[in-house]
Amino acid sequence: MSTIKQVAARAGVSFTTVSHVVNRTRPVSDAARIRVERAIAELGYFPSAVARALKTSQTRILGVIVPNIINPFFSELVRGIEDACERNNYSVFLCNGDDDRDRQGRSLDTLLGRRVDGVILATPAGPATTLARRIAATKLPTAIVDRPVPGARVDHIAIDHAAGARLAMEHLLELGHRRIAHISGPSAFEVSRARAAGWRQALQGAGVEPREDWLLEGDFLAPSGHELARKLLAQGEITAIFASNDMLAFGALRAAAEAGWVVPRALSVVGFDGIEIGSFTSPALTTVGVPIRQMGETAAMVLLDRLAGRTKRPGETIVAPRLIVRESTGPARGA
Amino acid sequence: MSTIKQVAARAGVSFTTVSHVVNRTRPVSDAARIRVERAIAELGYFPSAVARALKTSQTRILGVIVPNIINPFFSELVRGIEDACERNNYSVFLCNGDDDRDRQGRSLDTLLGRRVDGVILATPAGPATTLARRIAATKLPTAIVDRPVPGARVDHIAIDHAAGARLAMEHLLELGHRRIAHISGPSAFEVSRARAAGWRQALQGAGVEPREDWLLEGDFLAPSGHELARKLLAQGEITAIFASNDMLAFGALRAAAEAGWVVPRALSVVGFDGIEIGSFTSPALTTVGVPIRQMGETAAMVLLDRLAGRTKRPGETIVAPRLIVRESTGPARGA
DNA sequence: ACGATCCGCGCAAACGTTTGCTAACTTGCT
DNA sequence: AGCAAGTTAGCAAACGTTTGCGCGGATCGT
Repeated sequence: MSTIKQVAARAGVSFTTVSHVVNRTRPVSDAARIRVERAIAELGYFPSAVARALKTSQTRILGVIVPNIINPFFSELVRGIEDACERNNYSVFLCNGDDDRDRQGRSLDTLLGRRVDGVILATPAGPATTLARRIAATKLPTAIVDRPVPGARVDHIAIDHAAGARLAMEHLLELGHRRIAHISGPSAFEVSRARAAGWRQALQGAGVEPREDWLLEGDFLAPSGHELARKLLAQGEITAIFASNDMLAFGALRAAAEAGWVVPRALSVVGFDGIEIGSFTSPALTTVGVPIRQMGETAAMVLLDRLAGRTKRPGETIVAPRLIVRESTGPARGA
Repeated sequence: MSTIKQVAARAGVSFTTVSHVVNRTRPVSDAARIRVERAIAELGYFPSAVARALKTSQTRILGVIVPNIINPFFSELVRGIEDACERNNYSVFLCNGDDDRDRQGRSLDTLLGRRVDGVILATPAGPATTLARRIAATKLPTAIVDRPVPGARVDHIAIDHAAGARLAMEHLLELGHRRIAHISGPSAFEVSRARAAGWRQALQGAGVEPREDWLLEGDFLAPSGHELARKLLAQGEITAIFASNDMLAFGALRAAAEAGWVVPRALSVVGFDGIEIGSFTSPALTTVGVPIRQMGETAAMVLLDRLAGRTKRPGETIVAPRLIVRESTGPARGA
């Protein structure tokens, strides 16, 4: 890679001038500018972001820690973040926390060492609290996606889980369902607890006492939805399942198909998240849609605003989910 | 962030010594080392990867350009890359090329400016050739995933598309299918052409003349699979669809369900890629499975080996796909 | 014609590291 | 006792930028 000095030598000017040409940071005569530009083109010069970062002590990099990029929820989120960064000449450092406390810690170490300008934390796991605390200690500007961190002075982009769960449950109740099971995510995650609480409250609001064997705890992945739904179906009583995310719902749909329960005639299923593929399964999945990509963009923008000094105090952005009725829900059997 | 000098001051040694303690690059007395380590802990010091990169002119960063991280194929690939990098203390710069020529170019500019040590190019688009040429011009170590770049002196990790297509077609032929349609990806992509060629050859090998209205060109996304399959089904003749990837296949499955064609009784569908979700749809998708994540790891390892000087000449790694028979295929109707 | 003003540009320090060179002190040998 | 060898650790240059400071020459007003 060529350097600014090589460009300067070739253009017959000082490297100061080259710098100013590149950054348009003070007027340069046309003659000089043209020579410099030609030299840059001939050498294929790109300013070193490394040297620049060292000098200006900002890297224009945002670090992103997600549990697992394979999960469509997080890949959509990352996409949103990436888009917003791209538009603002920022780059993204991606770290997979891997649902693993140690690895998340190491990711943070890396990001700290890389001197990223800010971090977006999207790990819903318990350990994130530790992470958040560490980040707070370093005063690194941070945005947290979808997990409350009590007392932390960071920006927070949250989903209104309670409202989402209510949407799903009201839909089911209106269709006449009463014996509604819930497959939750790990109860260690606040998300899971909030959605489960929504399930419980809605049931009680309808005068139905939620039975504890209607609540099964999964891990947000399709296989666990599959296995848990099988158990639920074996009981034989329930008419609907509210799954804590779409992957669990897919697993449940699969279990229903295997057990010969026709959806939605014999069983209704509602998911949560609204990942794209849900509209292409058969039956298409009724779900509580969250504008995931947009959340990613928002998280990035909020952080970028803070970095640019456009905001002072940490804020909370709450995004409201909306019900997407497709084909996996219908009137309760016998209703 | 604290610097090496602050640590040195606190420990009462020169910053040279701190550097040597951190890097274990020359012996340091126990007394000094302990003081330095304590100072590091107290200050929460992390060496600046930025300064380090400037000095040593290697960043320990790999740039990755993918068209779209939302596509499960690429998110699995990225996951593999990320894992391999993590194990080798490398970081990953993620760029979404967005199926957009300009943006891919800009991504490369960014990566060049960031002085990444190497690039993994996974954009299957035509423009990649241009990219690859530019990269070749800069002598930046590069690994290309799944697209042939004739004449480029870069590492290449390829899928044996022809073999994969053959697997799918043989399966269908054995089940008695003869009127087999193909939904391809954009013909601008080599991948698409290779898979389509496999379809054509297999058909001819079985003594069936492939009709051109059995071949429809999609864009690797579910909506286009959906629409194209609808047209195919309207013709009414075909008994099976070989889709060029799983997303197209999902779209096709969806179209079949909407048109009342029961899969696999009335129609068989085979996908390509073997993304995880395919085993949770109903019917579960028969597909040609590719070890995507492993390909990502391989791509990263090959590149890392080159960077470490462990390999000299660019190599080609070919990964063989295998057939995963699930539920979306069955005997041809009337067979 | 002469000082004031302005324009264009170069010099050099600094950012936080790594690393070759060298100095001081200790130890061991004769 | 004196010197060689070994051990420990500091000095300073360099990596490729940005940026404050200042200097020379052209332009302008009177």
